[in-house]
Amino acid sequence: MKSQLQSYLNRYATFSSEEIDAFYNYLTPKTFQKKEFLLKEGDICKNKFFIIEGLVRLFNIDNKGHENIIHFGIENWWTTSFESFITEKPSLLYMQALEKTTVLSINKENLEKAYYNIPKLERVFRITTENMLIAIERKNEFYTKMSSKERYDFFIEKLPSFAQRIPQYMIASYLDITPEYLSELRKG
Amino acid sequence: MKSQLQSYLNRYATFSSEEIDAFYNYLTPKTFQKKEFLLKEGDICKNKFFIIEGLVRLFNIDNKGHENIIHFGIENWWTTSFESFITEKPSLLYMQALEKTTVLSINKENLEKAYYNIPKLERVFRITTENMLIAIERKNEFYTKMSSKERYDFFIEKLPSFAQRIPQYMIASYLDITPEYLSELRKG
DNA sequence: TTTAAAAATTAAGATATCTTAAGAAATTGA
DNA sequence: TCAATTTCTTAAGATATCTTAATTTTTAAA
Repeated sequence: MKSQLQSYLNRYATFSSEEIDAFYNYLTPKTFQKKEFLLKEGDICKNKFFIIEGLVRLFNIDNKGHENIIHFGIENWWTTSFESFITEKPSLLYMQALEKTTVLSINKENLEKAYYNIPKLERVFRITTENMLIAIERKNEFYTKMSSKERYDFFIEKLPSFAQRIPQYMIASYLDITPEYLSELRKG
Repeated sequence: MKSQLQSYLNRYATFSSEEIDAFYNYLTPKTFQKKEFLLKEGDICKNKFFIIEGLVRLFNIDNKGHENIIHFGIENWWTTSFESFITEKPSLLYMQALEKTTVLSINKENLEKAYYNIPKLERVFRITTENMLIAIERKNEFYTKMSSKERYDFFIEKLPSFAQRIPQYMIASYLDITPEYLSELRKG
């Protein structure tokens, strides 16, 4: 796990093995079984999770009781409920493992300590946050520009291996389509 | 302008006046007239803009020729086409001043120099990027949860002063509603 | 003050997508 | 291997939102 983290961090800046060790010590490994929740609505999201292996989904439940998937997190991504983590207010979101998932988690206090002791980490998280923002903007853009059918085709074409790991009704949710309508779209 | 920047930066970390000066020297003030473009589709977005005064919109034009406003930028916000700025590829977006707008702009090279010489800036931009991400996530959330009518009412209620600075058809675009339908919604 | 341009409204017809409800298929666990 | 659960499909009727096109109102420019 440490080596996976190391090669991840070295994408963004050069870290000595002492620095890696120091950061690693702030992290706690944890494994979640399939369907287990990393976070539930109402909880304050105290951690950022670095996914070593597995797959999670971040979603909310609207007033009609429907789940809306906001994004998926996979290997080598940091994931959290940003708003809750930063503001320390109850999360509106759920985070759930869709496969058995191993993460390295860090809480806010430790993260602040890590920033303080290893300032280069600010850079890493500045860049990963930017990347996340780009990903979200791309998603938004293809949402506004495409019909349901086009979104689905695009998703399947661009992320075939990813699509295979996720049940169709969750893809529908992610693409903001009802599962019934998606089924119809697939037919003809 | 420098003092405005200074008080902005000091929200996120403590900067000496030498550091402020050093950063300020990397920045170029510029004023755009109403309707002038800060960025056009196809251009590579070479700058981040810190808005001193004024109002801009970031938008794309879809294949039907419709403008889709992604967000507005106002005083004390950094704005850019993230994807283009970071990847150095042609922008899919336009950025246009809706009022006479004064900005401090910084290009990528200078920003990297600034990060290098004043590492605390990594923190500032890490945090501002996080804030931006939260803002986008909130917008997305209220999009998936609300009807057109609800989105409009919410917008007007939460940002009345902001709404007054923007023509209605642009609010419609931002909320992903046609101007005609918004007009209908307002009626009854 | 008048004219031109920009923005907002109206209304009728079209359509993409949802809702509901039921049944079929596939996957998982015992 | 069988039962239980989860996922996917079908279809009919409902509706939110869009399209088009014309008209009115407001704002800006000369």
